[in-house]
Amino acid sequence: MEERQKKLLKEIVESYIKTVKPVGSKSLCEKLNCSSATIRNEMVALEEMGLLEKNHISSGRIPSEKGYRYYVENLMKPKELTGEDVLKLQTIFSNNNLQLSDAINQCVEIISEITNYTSIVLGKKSHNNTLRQVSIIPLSEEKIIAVVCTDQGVVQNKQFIIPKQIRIEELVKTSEIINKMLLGTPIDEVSERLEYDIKPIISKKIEQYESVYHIFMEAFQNFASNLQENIHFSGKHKLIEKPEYNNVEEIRKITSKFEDEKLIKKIEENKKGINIYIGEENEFDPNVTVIKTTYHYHGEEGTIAIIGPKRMEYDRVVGLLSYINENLNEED
Amino acid sequence: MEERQKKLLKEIVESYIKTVKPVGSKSLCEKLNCSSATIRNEMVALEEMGLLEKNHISSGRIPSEKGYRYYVENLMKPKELTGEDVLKLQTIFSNNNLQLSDAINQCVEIISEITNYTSIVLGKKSHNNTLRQVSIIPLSEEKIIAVVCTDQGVVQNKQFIIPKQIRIEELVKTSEIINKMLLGTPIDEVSERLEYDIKPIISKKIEQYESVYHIFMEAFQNFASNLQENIHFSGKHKLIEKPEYNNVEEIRKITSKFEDEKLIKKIEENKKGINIYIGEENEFDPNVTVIKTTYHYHGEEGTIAIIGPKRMEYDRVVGLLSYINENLNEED
DNA sequence: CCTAGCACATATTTTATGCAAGTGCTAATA
DNA sequence: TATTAGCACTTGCATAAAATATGTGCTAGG
Repeated sequence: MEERQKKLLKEIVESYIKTVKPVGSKSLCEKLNCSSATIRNEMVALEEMGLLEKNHISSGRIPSEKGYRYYVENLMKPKELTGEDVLKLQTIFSNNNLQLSDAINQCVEIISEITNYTSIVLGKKSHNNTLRQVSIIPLSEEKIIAVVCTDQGVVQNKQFIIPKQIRIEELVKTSEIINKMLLGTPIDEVSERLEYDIKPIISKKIEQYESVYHIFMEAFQNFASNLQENIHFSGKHKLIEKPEYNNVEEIRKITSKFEDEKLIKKIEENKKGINIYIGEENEFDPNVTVIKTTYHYHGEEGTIAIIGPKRMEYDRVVGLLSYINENLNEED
Repeated sequence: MEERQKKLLKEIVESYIKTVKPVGSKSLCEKLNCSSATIRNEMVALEEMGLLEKNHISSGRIPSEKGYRYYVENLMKPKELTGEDVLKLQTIFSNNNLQLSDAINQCVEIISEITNYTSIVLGKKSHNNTLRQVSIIPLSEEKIIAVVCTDQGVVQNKQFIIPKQIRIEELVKTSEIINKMLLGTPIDEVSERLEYDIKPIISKKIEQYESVYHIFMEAFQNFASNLQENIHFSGKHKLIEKPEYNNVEEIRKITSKFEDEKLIKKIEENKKGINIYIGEENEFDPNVTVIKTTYHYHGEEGTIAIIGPKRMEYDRVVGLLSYINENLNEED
């Protein structure tokens, strides 16, 4: 592709990102230093390559998805964060009083605020967690609570109504055995070891061992199933306030997608680095662009995603997410 | 107000609720058993009382807010739940495996599903909770986690980086003292008793008692401040899918109100029973009706609110919320 | 290879027109 | 006196027609 064509594409993409209006040949004469007719000829070339599109036969050009992709990969230069924005983010990262998940949630609030796009965290406790301790706390004659804590400080609890034949001391005793034997076991292997290592032991020492076993089993399975839970949104309205959402149907469609938890969960990313999915490339909605990055930090991991129109300000968002990506990943 | 006028108002309100179309005199002839002219005369009377309104000089009538209020207070009869709906709700209430807050969240999902309106829970742990146990779990040399559990089974935790001069045994010892002395203390009095009862004791037994005291203080205060947190939405899109939201501006306005946490928190209710706020009567948005009820159950309390257009199906919603209100309130 | 100029295409906005729904008022009726 | 029939009038809505603006494609000449 010729230099002038690259420059032309860049100008068109950036103009469209700013104004949301199809770009006419005349408006680019000055920038490209040639007449509108020349630009029109080049536009035809770019259109034949599939990088530009027209709304109708005599309108200005808008970038195609392929055009955006070319722009993102070859023409765009990520923008550095402003000092002010860095400051805002640092305030959060360095606040030790926040639980990590709160910190990340707040982080997304800020992302949404400074980019003016919708952002999402899909967080889960990391599979790297290992068992630190399980405790049984009796609440009444027949009610107990089981609290599971991992080495990374993730705590979860579950209540149980216990059958009359189980004595609470048996539960406590079992919890002590588990704590001794399974300390440091990766949290997603605990269920298995419960069955193969613990069950045989308690079967000798405890009368109602089957029921007791089931309670702990359930407690740990509950823990595992809660791993995936946390979804946090920020700035849902930012997207639908973009001028491309100027009709009711479109807004309703996207709003109800935001409500669809299954769909949101699909946003989860597993590739490292900054990943850009333009229009049809993403599973969420063909009219938006989703830019994602992952984090691994203090025993939690997850995806941070920014959702905006296809004419997203790629340079700013990539700059911002790169910064976050660097700050929220620790080496294994 | 005359009988016929009451009947007329009732018919108009119910027709408008169903069809969202201004109600003309002709369409009511059969129901009221008289001519359209008579109805028009009565309509003028109702309009003069402020119960009806017109969109423009020659349109049909729609109920005013005052009209809805009169309807709600005098003309409406709450609808019984269908057996199917009762079943759905009972399944949740009687599922002992669910944490209460999950149960209530699920309950709202169902409310939203069967009413087709947006619903919200504003939940908090009840102030009635008393301290059951606080435990210190060491995670590493310098990191511990404090887990607080109440008699109602509410569990919360907070991580601390501890200063080098504090020994973990001191923390554990203090936690034992607290557990012995403050067992059964109402959770919102714990901080106070920590200062007046516990501090003097540990000051004699423990070297770094000031720092130790502060850690527990923070843990309990963190607990207290988390009391108000839980907000759960369901069916946000249901409201904006109603035909009255047929323009982009209106939808954007309401969507961004849903994002405004401060505003949402104002929805919290403190009156008992079922409370209806029509249009200007509610603080959330003058174009909607909010119907609320409160719950007090198993150590948690909060507000359940249903948000719909002013032409809400009052009879169904009131019926549903009454049922929920009866099932989710235990006497003190 | 670039550019000026012109015919043509489409969207957008404005204006005109006819139809449907429903009211208010008056005069007649039971 | 309460009810009704009839009619003039108002407004909203849908559709069509006209005017305007923007921008293209193509041809011919520099």
